[in-house]
Amino acid sequence: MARNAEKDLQQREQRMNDILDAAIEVMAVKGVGSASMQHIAGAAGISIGNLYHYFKSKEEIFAEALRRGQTGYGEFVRSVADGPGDARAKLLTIAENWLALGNSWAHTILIHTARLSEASEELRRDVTGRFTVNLQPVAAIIAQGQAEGTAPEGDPLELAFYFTSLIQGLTLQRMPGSEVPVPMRASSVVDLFAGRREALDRRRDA
Amino acid sequence: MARNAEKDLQQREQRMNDILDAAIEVMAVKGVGSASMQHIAGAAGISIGNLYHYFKSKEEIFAEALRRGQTGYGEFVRSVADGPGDARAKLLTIAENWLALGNSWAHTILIHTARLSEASEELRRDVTGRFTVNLQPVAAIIAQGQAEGTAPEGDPLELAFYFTSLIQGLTLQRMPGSEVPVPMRASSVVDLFAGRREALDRRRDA
Amino acid sequence: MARNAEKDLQQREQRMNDILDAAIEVMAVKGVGSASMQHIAGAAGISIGNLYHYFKSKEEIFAEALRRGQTGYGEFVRSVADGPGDARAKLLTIAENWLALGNSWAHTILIHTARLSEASEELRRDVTGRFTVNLQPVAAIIAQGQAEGTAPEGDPLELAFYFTSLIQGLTLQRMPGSEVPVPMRASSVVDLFAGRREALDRRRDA
Amino acid sequence: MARNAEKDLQQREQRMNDILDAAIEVMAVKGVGSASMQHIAGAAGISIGNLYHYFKSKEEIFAEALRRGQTGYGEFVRSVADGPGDARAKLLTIAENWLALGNSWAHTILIHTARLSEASEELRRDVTGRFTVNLQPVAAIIAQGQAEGTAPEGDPLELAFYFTSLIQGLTLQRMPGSEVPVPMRASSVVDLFAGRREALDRRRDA
DNA sequence: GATGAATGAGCGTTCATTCAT
DNA sequence: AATGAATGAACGCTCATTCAT
Repeated sequence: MARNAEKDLQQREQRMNDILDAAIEVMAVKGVGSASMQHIAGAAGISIGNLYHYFKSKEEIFAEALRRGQTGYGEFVRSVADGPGDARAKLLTIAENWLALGNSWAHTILIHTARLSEASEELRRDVTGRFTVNLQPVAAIIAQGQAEGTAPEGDPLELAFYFTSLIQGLTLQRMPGSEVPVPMRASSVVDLFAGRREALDRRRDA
Repeated sequence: MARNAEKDLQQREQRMNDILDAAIEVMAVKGVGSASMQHIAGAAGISIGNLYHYFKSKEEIFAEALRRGQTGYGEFVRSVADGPGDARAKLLTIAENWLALGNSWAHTILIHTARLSEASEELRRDVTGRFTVNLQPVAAIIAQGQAEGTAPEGDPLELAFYFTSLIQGLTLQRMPGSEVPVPMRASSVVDLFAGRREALDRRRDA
Repeated sequence: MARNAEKDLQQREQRMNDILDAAIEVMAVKGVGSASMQHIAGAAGISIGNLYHYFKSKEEIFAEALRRGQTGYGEFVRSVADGPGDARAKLLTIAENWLALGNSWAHTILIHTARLSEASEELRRDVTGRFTVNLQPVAAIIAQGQAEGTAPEGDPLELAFYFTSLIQGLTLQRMPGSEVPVPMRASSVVDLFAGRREALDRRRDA
Repeated sequence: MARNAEKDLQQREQRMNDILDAAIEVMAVKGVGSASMQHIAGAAGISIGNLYHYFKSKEEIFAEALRRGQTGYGEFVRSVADGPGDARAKLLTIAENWLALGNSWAHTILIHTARLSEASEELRRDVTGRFTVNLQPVAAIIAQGQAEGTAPEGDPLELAFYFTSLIQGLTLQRMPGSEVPVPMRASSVVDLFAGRREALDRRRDA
C-alpha cells in the first residue's frame, strides 16, 4: 500500500460528484438530448474512458444524479414539514425553493426526462417510488393546513400530488427559450392549496 | 385537369395527415426515443424516401404534429369557453378531456418533448406562442368563475397558466411504467380552480 | 413502382454475396481478429452504414457465411457419397478438396472461429448441428469402405467424426505464417481410413 | 541480502506462474474473447497495474502461457516416448491425457487461438517451431509401432503430424456449447495409428 | 512492488438525410 | 410519386497500456 487509501476514497467520491454535477450542467446548458458521454466527460474535465471508472453506464450516471436530486429534495421537504410555521409558510418555502432557478430546476428536468425517455423499467420504478415517498411530507403539511382552516378539503395525499405536479409542470415552462409571458409566483400557487387568510376572510365576508 | 390537380392536392393532404398520425402513434406506442424516420415511415405505410416528399425533415414532422395538436386543443378549449354552462362545468370538460388517455395524452407528451429537446429556437417559440394563445379561453372561463363566485381571486390569465401547467404536469405522471399510486381525478383538480358549491357553502357556514 | 423489382432483388442478392465474400476474404487475408465491420465494408466497397441494410449485425454476417459454407460443403460431400467410385476414391476427393487452398480453407477457419469465439449459443448450436448432419454422408462412405474391406472396423459415424476432425485440424496448421514443415498429403490421410489395397495386401502377406 | 534477493526472485517466479494460471483459467471459464487484462488481474488477485511489472504486454502473457504449455506437453510426450511399453500403449497415454478435460484442453485452445489471432509473426513462428519439435517423440513412437507391426506404413513424422492434428481437431469439438453428439474415445483414435492386435488378427484371418 | 486513475483509439451500431432509378 | 440503397457522423462503450503516487 504505497497509496493513501482514505485520500483515494475521498478523491473518488469527489470525482463522482463532479461527474454528476457535470451531467446536470451539460443537460441544463446544452439541452437534455446533447448530454452525451462525450459532453459530460468534457464538462467534468476527464476522458470518456475514465468516466467508466466511476459509472458503468450512461444510465447509471443519470440514475445516480436522479437519486441524489430526489433524495436531497426529500430531505429538504421533510425538514420543512417537521419544522415550525403554519402550512402556508411551509408550502411557500417549498414552492419558492423549487421555482428559483439553479440546481433544483435542472433536477426537475431530469425527473421529467427520465419519465419521457426509454429509461429502464427499474429506473422509472425507482424515480416513481421516490417521488411517491416525497409526497408524504407535503401531504402532512396539507393536513396541517386543513386543520388550520387554510387548505381545501380532500385527501391530503391527493392534494399533495396536485401541488407537486403543478410545481413540476411550471418548471417545464421555464426552459430557456420557452418562457411563457405570464408571471409565475410562488405565493399565488400556494394560495390554491393554503389560501391567504385575508383572501379567505374577504371571501367569507362576501 | 383541374380536378386531377385538386384530387392530387387532397391526396397529398391526406397523406400528410396519415404521416402525422403515424408519428404520434409511434411515439405513443414505442416511446419518444424510438420514433425514427424508419419507424414513422413503416407506421404510415410508405417508404422512408417518400416521407421526404411530404416533409423536408424530421423536425418538420414533429413541428407540424405539434401545430396540429395545439391548434386542435385551442379550438376545443375555445369552443368550450364560448359554449354554455358554468365555469366549473367548463373546466371539468377540459380536464377530463385531457386526462383521458388517447390522442391528447400523446400530444401533451409531444409538447413536453419539444421543450426538453434540442429543438430549434423557432419551434420552441412557436410552441410557446400557441400555448400562450390557448391560455386565453381558459382565462376567460376562470374570469367567469370569479364572477360566479367559484374561482379564487387573482389574475385570470395567471390562474389559467397554473391550471394548464397542473394538468400537463399530471399527464407526465401517467407515463406507462411511472404511474404514481395516488388517484388523479379531474373533479378534484377543478375544485382548486372552481370550488364545488357545497364545499364553499360548508366553509362559509363554518 | 418506378423501379424494377426483380432487378433490385437480384442486385440485393448479389450484394449480400459480395459482403459475405468480403467477410471471408478479410478474415483470410488480414486475420480473424481484424474482420471488423470497418474492414468488411471496405473490402466489399460499401460504407459501414450500408452494411446494415443487408445484415443486421456482425454476428449475422458470420452466421450467414458459416451457413453458406457448411451448406455448400454438405451438398458437396453428399454428392460425393451418392456418386460412383469406391470409398477410398470418395474420401480422397473430399480430402483433396478440403486441403486445397481457396474458399474451403477460409470456411474451415470460420467454423473454428465460431467455436472459439463468444458467439451466441444459437450460432454455436447451428454450426454444430450442420457439422453433425454433414458427418452422415462421410459415415456412409466409411461404411462402404468397411464393406469393401478397406476401412477399419468400428462405428462408421465415429470414424467419420475422426476423419473430419483430422482434416479440420490439419487445415488449422496451414494458416499463413504457421506452416508446419511436414508434408500434408490427402492420400496419406485417406490411407488411415481406407487403406490402399497394395498396403493391406502386403501387410496381409507378411 | 543475498537470501532476500533469492527469495524475491522465487516470489516473482511464483507470481508469474499465478498470472499465467489465471490467464488460462479465465480463458477456459469465460471464453477466449473475455480474457481481458482486467479479468486476468482479477483472477490472479493483483491489480492491473501490477500485472505490467511481471509481463510487459498481453501478448507476452499469452506467449509465455503458450511456451509453458507447449514445453510441458513436450516434456510429457518425450517421457512417454522414452518410457517402457509398446507403441499403442504410449499413444493411448498421450491421447487420453489430451482428451481429458482440464488444463491440457485450455492449452490446446490457446494454441488454436494464437494461430487464428493477429498474433505477431514471432509468436506464430515460435508456436509452430515448438509444435514441430514436439512431433519428434510422437514420430519415434510411430516408428516403434511400425517395428511392432501395429502402425501403418509411411513417414513416421508425417503420421505423427496427423495424429497430433487429429487430437487437436477433436479438442475443438469439445468446446462447451459445441459438443458433437458422437462418442470420442482415445482407444478408437489410437486404433487408427496403432491398431489393436485382435482387430488386426481378425482382419488377417479373413 | 503495488495501486487504480487516466487515456484515446477503436469497436459495433443507429439514423437523418440524399440520390439514382 | 415512389423506392430503398447509400452515406457518414455520432453514439455508448471497451480495453491495452501508461503514470503519478
